[in-house]
Amino acid sequence: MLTLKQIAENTDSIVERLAVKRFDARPVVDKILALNEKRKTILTTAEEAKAEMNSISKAIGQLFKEGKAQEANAAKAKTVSLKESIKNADEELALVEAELNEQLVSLPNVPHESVPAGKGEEDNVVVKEAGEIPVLSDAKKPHWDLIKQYDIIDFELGNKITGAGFPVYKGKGARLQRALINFFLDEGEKAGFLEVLPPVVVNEDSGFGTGQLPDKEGQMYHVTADNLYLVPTAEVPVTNIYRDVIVNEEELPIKNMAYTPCFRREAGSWGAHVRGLNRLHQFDKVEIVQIAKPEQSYQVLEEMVAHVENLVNKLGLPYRILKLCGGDISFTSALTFDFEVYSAAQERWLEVSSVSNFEAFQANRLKCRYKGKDMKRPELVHTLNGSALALPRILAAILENNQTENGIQIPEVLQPYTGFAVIN
RNA sequence: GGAGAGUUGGCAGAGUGGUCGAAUGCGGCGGUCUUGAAAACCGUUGUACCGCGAGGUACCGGGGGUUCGAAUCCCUCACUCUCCGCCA
Repeated sequence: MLTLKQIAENTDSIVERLAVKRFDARPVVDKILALNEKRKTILTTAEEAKAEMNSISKAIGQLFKEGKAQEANAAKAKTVSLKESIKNADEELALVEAELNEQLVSLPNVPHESVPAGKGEEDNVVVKEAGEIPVLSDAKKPHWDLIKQYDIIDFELGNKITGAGFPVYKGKGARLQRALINFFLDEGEKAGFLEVLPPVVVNEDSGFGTGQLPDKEGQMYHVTADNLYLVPTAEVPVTNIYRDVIVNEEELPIKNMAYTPCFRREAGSWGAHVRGLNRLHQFDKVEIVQIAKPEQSYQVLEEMVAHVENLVNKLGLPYRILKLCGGDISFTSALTFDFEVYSAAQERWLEVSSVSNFEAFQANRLKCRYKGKDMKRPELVHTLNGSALALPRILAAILENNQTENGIQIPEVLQPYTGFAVIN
């Protein structure tokens, strides 16, 4: 959520930049500014009435103390109409504020100046491509065949227990999951991230804080009996650690990471592109989160991109980094880099990570601010996060790219974690 | 699940209808003293909104109510703790 101050001070540039996200902000922004003026007017009226009420009340107290009960009771009579007008003003104010808030929440984050215009994923800009795409024999198989052949992931079993998109990992498949998680966490620790293990269900406030609510509740599994949501990403519980918090300037940047299972309803998409591990309702992911000072957040973003790059490099996967265009970048993000790895049997790029700077957009919802010695008042932090990494598509690429006649070769960095070098 | 007790500023903790944004202690910040530090002493110390400013308004877990006036009384929800039950 953008702040009123941002909107009032940079109205034109916000409208201009949001056009890059293909969002026509002008009517919303105009409405917000008008509502804010209305709000101020009503607020002033209400506060003046309250000030008068307070002073009368104080005087009545004094009169009672002095034993002038009659005068006190006379003063009480004056409060009747005042009370009525306070009530009216407060009610009107609540309406205007609700409307204002609704408008504010509907406005997407302003994309960074470097975000290119574009309609959708086809307009994303490849900023780097690296690694070697393996040349496989004609006998190459997509991962959904490989997992059956080696019996390491069982979708039918998941169907039986839960439903589509909830696979059961078995034997070396399960072990490989655990290996990847530990590898990612160890690398994260080396890079200075503090590991946290948060709850995987969150309340409504947390969902609002990171921007999943109110509009995107369809993405999340909702436990209606307790009004809790299954996390679609560890971003939600980890970032919400800092909800309603004022952190010391010296503590920034804060670097956290968490492994969690992630749950996504993702209804409505079918076909070859979502086969096998390409899209699941439950999957594992290690997420990195940073809380930074505004002036350092873009440097932090680069660091995070470098960290993710280091991971895919070590796994020996061919990858490319994309800068998302305005049409593809998320509602909450100011700048996002996606990582894709090449899956050599499907012969397509798979998104495995998304690293974003949200600037103050989430922080404003979270009310996460920082204060330094020389600062008169606290200011909003910038929040960032990225997958480091999401497992299923990494697994798909590893299985497909490393398949041989004799089985699937495990990347060397993972072997200390798996305890085996080949799946056969 | 049953019974009871709580929720106050960064922390601890007082405050049961008016002068309470809130005592006191700790912590933090500034200073005196000191070669420096500690101790001691003095001062200072929340957040948001409105206003050019003076100043004003709101916030004592959330929401609602009683009252001229609520941290204080009532209702309701959430959470925490203690005991009992159940249980990995």
